[in-house]
Amino acid sequence: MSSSKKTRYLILGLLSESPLTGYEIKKIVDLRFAYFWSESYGQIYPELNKMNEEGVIHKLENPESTKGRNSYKYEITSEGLEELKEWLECPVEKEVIRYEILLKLYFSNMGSTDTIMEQIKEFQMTHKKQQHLFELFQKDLEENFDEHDNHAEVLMVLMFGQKVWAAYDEWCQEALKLLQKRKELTKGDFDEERN
Amino acid sequence: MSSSKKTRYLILGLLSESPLTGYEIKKIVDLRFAYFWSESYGQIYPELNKMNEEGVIHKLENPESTKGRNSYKYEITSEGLEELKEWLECPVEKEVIRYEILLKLYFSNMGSTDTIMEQIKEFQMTHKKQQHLFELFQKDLEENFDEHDNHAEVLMVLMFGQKVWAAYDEWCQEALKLLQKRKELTKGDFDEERN
DNA sequence: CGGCGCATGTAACTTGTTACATGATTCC
DNA sequence: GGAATCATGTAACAAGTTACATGCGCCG
Repeated sequence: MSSSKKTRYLILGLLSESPLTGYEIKKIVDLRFAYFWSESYGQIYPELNKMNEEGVIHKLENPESTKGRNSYKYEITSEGLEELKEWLECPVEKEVIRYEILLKLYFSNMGSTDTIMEQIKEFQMTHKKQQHLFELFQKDLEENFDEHDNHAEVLMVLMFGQKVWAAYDEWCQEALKLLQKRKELTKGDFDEERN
Repeated sequence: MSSSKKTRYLILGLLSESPLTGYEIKKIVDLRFAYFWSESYGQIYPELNKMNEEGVIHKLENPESTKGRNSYKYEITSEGLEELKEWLECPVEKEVIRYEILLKLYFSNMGSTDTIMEQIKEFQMTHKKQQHLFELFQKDLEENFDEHDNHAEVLMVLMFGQKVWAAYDEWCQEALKLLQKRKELTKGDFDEERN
């Protein structure tokens, strides 16, 4: 009976730093949290309204909204801060991960070796791009030391990504090596069969 | 417009090896796939019936069902095999992982250092248990070489878990070291304030 | 004047979890 | 007799995605 509500706590966490619009929340998640989090507008906006009604955040007319259509800033209330702190004390829920690449690899003897190799290469490239972003972000953080009060935490979160993504890359290399070897062996078998 | 249907492909994949009951499918996922996959009965049973109606699998009275209540074996059809092969050819969908531990760490300056350290230790222990299982499973595989025809694939999937879980462990160690350091510094600050 | 960025929001849908109901057999 | 294991299934709910509707201002 652990009440998940992850979107809610993400919002509370971000608003504990500064008031934001729904749009800004989405942007922050996409730019800075992308490798370990995701949210869609379909979750954010209804949750913001719900939270406003419940009094954990306050909806305010956005004074900066000169351009574009009307917009709203959300501000955390003391009730909201309380709820955030309670959540921080709760045990972490086990993450559920479903790696489609592993499922495909597991059953890849039903398909072609070339296909699964291409898919692993694609996986490797996608994650390599992210690794590059990690480096840029880390440099930026190190150069602008002290800019965030949660600087140390941000660096630790980044370090997680760097280590795990490096493990992904290593695995891709080794798996591709093994598959290449098998491919060559299989080719040999065919040659034998032909003779 | 990529049609996910991951449960469906998991079922097709498993049934491509041998006919199984819904209960057996769940057990295999829990025992052998647990670190990279999960399914619940609420997904498995309705999907099995749907797939049977669509003709990609066949529902059969289980001849082994001497004990317990009546049970059914499901067998893949040629249409099902075709669908499995089509899926194997499709590009892999990007996995979305939400690491609650990272979200909590990110906002942990709102809570206590001790709490987040405990949570990281818990994360570390949980994953260490899994690492132990990886080792046992690998030994078993190496001793019973050739028992599965997809032996090589299973080993590669296992290797993924080993590498990624090792990265988790390394990260936990380093993060705990950094947090410990910060804790000692903060304690120093308090001491100064007190004077 | 058309596209892009800012900005909010909903409806329909898919996906996944949880709790519950049912029921037979085996083992203590 | 009661717990554990085998075994199937559903209903209610929670979570999450996608596509769409709306609309202003700016820039070229």
